[in-house]
Amino acid sequence: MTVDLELAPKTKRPAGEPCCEPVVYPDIQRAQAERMAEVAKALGDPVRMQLVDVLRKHAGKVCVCELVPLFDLSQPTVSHHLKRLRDAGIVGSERRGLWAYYYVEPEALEELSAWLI
Amino acid sequence: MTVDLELAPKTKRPAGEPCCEPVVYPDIQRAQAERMAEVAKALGDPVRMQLVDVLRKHAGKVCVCELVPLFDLSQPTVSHHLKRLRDAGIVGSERRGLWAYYYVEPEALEELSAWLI
DNA sequence: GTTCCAGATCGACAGTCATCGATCTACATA
DNA sequence: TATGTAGATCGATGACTGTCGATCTGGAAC
Repeated sequence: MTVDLELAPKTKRPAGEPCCEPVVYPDIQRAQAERMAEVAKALGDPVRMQLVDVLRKHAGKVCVCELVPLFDLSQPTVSHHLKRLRDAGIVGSERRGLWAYYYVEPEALEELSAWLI
Repeated sequence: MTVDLELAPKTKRPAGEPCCEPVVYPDIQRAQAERMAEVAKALGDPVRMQLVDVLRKHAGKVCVCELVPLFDLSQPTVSHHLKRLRDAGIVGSERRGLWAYYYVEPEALEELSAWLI
């Protein structure tokens, strides 16, 4: 439903009558918006956005020991951000011996990107 | 620079030598990632994501009095979210008499969407 | 076994944010 | 003028989050 400015709320209106037609917003769209907000929230930190960017620009999987020196942050902090990205389904991880490798799971980013268009 | 897992850190390495080649990450990309994080952060709330969704689905501009009843939230809270979206450049607003109309500024969303692909 | 190391988790702290009621600001009408 | 109304702003509060040092986990090498 589009809003016609010519039918915009009148200054004087009968008591009890709403000033405008209520906007309809189906639950299905609401649920989808909430999922997209979850992904956006995970991306809504400069460090995490840079982590995703670095991981994207690498074809394969990147060792955590390469990621930590990129930031002026402690290792637990970087680990915390990686966990948040993983919880949102944006990245995946794989352990090999002592090392952990992270990689982008493209689906979540593609979903959000498509949603924004 | 891609990471070659065959060249991944060796378990035994000379003391003082880093475990892997440092990843290069130019400042320009860092700055862009920070801007994208700003937009994503503004979208990283279910209420704000739904507000953007509703505004997008309306061709014209939507009166605030239509937006407030969509949520189980007070009018100041909805106003607060609209302000956050405006500060991030995602929506614009226009006053007409007593009423305020909001609309999507597509550039920020398009920029983020393009970045994610 | 012991020792060492990469990375994850824990606990605490400070800063930010979502939310609200109350108030303020414009504007319209009488 | 005074009154009423839509929306923005203020102040307070509780919840969440980014950050750190300290600790834990589990492989690897000895």
